[in-house]
Amino acid sequence: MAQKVKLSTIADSLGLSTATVSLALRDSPLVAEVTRERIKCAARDLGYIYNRRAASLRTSRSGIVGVCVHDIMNPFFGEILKSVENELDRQRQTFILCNHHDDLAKQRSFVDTLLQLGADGLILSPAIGTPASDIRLPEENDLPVTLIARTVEGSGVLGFRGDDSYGMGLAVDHLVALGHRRIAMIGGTALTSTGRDREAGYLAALERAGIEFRPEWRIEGPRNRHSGFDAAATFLQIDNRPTAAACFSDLVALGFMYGLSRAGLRPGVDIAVTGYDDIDEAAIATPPLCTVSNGQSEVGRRAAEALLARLAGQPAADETILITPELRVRQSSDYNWPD
Amino acid sequence: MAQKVKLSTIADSLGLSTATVSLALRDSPLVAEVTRERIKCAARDLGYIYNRRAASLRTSRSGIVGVCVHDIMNPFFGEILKSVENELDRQRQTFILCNHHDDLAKQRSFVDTLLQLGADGLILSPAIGTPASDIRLPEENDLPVTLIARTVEGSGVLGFRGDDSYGMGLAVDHLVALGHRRIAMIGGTALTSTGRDREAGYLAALERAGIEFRPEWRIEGPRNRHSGFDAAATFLQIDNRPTAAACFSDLVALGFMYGLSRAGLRPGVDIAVTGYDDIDEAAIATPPLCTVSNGQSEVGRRAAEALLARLAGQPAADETILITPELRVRQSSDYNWPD
DNA sequence: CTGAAAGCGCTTACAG
DNA sequence: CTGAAAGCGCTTACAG
Repeated sequence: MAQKVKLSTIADSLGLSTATVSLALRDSPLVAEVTRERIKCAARDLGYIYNRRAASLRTSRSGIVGVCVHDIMNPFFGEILKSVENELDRQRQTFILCNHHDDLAKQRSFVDTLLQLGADGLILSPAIGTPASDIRLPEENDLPVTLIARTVEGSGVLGFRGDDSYGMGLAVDHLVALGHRRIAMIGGTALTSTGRDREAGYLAALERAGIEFRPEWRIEGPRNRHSGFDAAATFLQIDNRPTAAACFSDLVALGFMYGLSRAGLRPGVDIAVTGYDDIDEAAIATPPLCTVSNGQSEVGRRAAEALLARLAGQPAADETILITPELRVRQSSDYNWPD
Repeated sequence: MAQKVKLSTIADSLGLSTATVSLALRDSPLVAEVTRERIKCAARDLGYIYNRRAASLRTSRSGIVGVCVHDIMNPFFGEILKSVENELDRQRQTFILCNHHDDLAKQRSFVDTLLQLGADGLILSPAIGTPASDIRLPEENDLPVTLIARTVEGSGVLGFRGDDSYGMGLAVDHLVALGHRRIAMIGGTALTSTGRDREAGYLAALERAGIEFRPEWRIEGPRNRHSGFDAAATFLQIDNRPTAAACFSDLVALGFMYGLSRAGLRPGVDIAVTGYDDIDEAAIATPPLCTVSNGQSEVGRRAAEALLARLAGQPAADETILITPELRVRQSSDYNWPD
């Protein structure tokens, strides 16, 4: 590799100063049109590579936004990430991604890295057990935070998520309307706001329907496809088995349906099943999955917008914005009532 | 937020020089034990945040490794990423992730960003159509590249991937052994090494079995769950319909099986199906998916190891390492032969 | 419209 | 074992 090309290399080659070159490359109107063109040509010819570390050290703006969620492979986050990426791209911000897998230490080390890199902002779905102080730390060090999907009490920052309690209510109301009186809820944990709110929505819907909740109907824990699969075995052993299962997420529901099939039962025929999120796969699954659309692309877009607005100088807000979910009725909630 | 704490803040507070503080924080034996401890305490108390941009500008080492693949949500990459992450974590390297979605412009802009940030290395699954020069550019600018999953002719860098031709042969041989003589191949594209090699493996297996290939058996294109689903409709219209389908990937196979079910056929009973990758979901699917394990965690681990070795000064190698895949027989390849 | 000079916060020879 | 000083490659007032 040749000697490294820097601003001064270009400046020297044209007999200009680095100041002029720097301004020209960033399209400053202070530099004469002709000069600007000559400079840009030279930069291209010399294979100049802009050194962002140097620039960022000087300006204390890095153009980096961190995004940290528990599982980037979950299609639910996929959609959020896609819309976050769209917004950030538009503002020429680089986004760097982290998977914390609900591991607090991992989340902390990522936040540390962002601080060390002088990142401009953080979009975070906080790991289970995140204390408010873990969110105030970056805020106090000039790293603005926007929460998505989950929120943290007392964090004092803006958050965007679906109205989980209302959404779960939609699913359970639907099952009740179809005639079900014994309805289980599969998956989720009280350790996250999502889990708590969806469970609250489930319990409230039972109460609205005048159904008395039975503890064995609530199978806590599963949050991915595999544990949804395992939960089917547990479900099938419930005394006076429920005729319907409202699942914490589509992934859990899809795994749960695999589990039912494995046990020789037909989801949507022998057991009614609902999911949550309306991921792409829901519509093509066997049977098509009845679910609740969670507005994930709106969550992603608005979180990114809000963060960019703060970078542009808007003051911080301490508020949680709830996106209203919608029921998507599909065959998995059908059920053959015994005559 | 208070005034920013930097090395000199600590130095001043203790009446030392920044040189000593810098050395102490990085555990240099040059600094006396006692002094080191005093410095570390002070750093903690003052809430010091290490400025990596400044350090990196000085040392021209950033501690950043870029990882860029076409689809981070594909579970196949999930496993690769997990093992890459493990290796890099161990060396305290930060990894930043990019989804190029097979968009060359996007891939280029990510490589640019890495160059600007002074990244130490890049692990890349090259986008469709990546010219060798796009890989030599970073190499020539001190950004070593290691390829995964796909390779590029003439790129001159180290690559790790499964032996796709051999692996697809395993699947098709298995179908042949079960008695199938009309076998389709669903998905993949000749635009990637993976697609070309798996197709070659399919064709070679047919030839080994003395089966004459018919063009209508080859449904090119699908590379995700949704297009696998759509391909089922196409498949079902093939004249003298095949009794088995070897799919390009597990995602394609799982979508394809959904598509068969939607059309009222039973995958694994009416049509034998195989996948490729052996993702987690394969074992719990309905029916369990017969597939080829692709050694993805080995690919990820070895690619990361190789990159780290280069960062440690080892010379570049121009070689493609093939990991040997293994067949995983499961029920989706069963088939009810008409008596 | 262009240039000379200072400074962002580190690390690294070098000196003592 | 510790300190003074230069320099990484930019950008930004300031001067002309």
